[in-house]
Amino acid sequence: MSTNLATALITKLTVSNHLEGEDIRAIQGLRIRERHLGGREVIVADSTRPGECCLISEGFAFRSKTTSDGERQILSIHIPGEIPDLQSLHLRVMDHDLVTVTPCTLGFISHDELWELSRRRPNLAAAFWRETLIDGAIFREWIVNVGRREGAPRMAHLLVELHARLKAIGRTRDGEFALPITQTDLGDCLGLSVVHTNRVLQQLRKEELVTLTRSEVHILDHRRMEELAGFDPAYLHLSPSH
Amino acid sequence: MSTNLATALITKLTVSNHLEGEDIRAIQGLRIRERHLGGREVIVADSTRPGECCLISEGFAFRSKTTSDGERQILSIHIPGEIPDLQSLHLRVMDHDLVTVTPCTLGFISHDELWELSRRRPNLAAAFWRETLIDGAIFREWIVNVGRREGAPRMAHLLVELHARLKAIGRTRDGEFALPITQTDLGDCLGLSVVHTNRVLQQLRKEELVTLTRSEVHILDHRRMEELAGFDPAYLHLSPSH
DNA sequence: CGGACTGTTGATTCGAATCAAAACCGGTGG
DNA sequence: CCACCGGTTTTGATTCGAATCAACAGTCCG
Repeated sequence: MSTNLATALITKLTVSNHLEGEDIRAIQGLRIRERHLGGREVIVADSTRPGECCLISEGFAFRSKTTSDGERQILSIHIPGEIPDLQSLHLRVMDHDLVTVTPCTLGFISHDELWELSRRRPNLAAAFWRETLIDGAIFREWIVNVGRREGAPRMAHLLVELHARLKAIGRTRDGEFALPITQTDLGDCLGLSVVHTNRVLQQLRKEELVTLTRSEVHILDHRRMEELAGFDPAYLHLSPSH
Repeated sequence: MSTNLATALITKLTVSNHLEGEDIRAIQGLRIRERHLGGREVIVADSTRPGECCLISEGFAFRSKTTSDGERQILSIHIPGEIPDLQSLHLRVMDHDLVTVTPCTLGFISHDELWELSRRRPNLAAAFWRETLIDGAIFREWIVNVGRREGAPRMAHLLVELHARLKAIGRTRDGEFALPITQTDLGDCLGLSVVHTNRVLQQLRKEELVTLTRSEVHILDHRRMEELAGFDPAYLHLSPSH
């Protein structure tokens, strides 16, 4: 019954990696424990030592940290097929939270099983490593986003990035994609207050760049959005040869 | 003649990884091409496809990105023993620049050689993977720093982090460490303007938290600095078992 | 000695946070 | 079916942190 789970992972890995038939079979043979969580539930908490990794099959999740004075910063948004806590395989203690945004279908795979898989299929070990490196590349771009872009370009960059990543796994239709996220969350991704987030969105709407509802994003003018954001997709490493 | 180079690497890896005797011998057997660069020289440029990785033996380097409208953001500061472009082993095209801060002694190791080493010593492959994951953990903390902390705490966090990392490789003496970096660079690490960077530093000096010259940092009151910064070293994963 | 960075200072502007309150929405239960 | 509730979005007024502009002083180096 873990076929959907395995399929999501294979789809995602194939975006940035060459998989062989044996690799795919090995993934399909994984023991994956399926679980369903509601929205805004903690999957893995900061400071804990998980013994398994979490594969997202359906829904969105994010990683976040809370500062000593209680402010939250979202570090990344994760989409189906990703394993947001793959780093726990090597870094035993969590240094952040992993939380669902929407209700999610998740698959849990034990560290032992993943170690065994990496040993048996070095090509998959490399693919997993590569995925964590792409993660890192996205973190770098987020540092730039938060450090050097102001409100509107910053928001535009986030939306264009999500579109590019969702498109790669076939979850967009002509500039539209599901994103059931609150403005508070968007603000926490961007290091902005809710109020300012709201004003930035109004600005983007007024300039007819996007429409955004509680559950859907529609990028109306891709060219102008990318220009506003200063977006260069190279950092997403969306092709296996790059 | 690459003994110093290999030693720097071994010292650094040992901070966060268990190395076996065979691992150490394998590293000592690496073919490392030594090179000396001056300050502010590009080691590896954005968009290129390097065929080797760069080990820092002496000096400091940083990774940076430049936005479409010419603003620079520094993404990480690298210290002796680190391989800042290890990701190029799996992500062929550079998505940022790697630049020296100070004059540096560097060791270049070909990708082929690193692949071969990883194949022969899986424990070293794991150690290298772990190093790139720690890199990622530091990026995450930098997102928080830039996104959610204001001037003074942000600067304090950077200085305390550098102290912790340098201490782990034995390059501090009682709160003091060499850091030959300009205020412009500090600002580019923190997403601040030079002018504001200067004012923040004055504030820290006035409160007798640090002294900072063109080449040296002295953390005067570690407790208050950490408190101001909201610093929790967990994300540095400085112990092999964590 | 001169020139080019680098650091410092003051005045002003601007983007974004904060505070406060309303409007909106989606669900829930009477 | 509607009143009510909590969370979310929106609006306006004000404050604040940080950028910008513009000089000037220091320092290093050839």
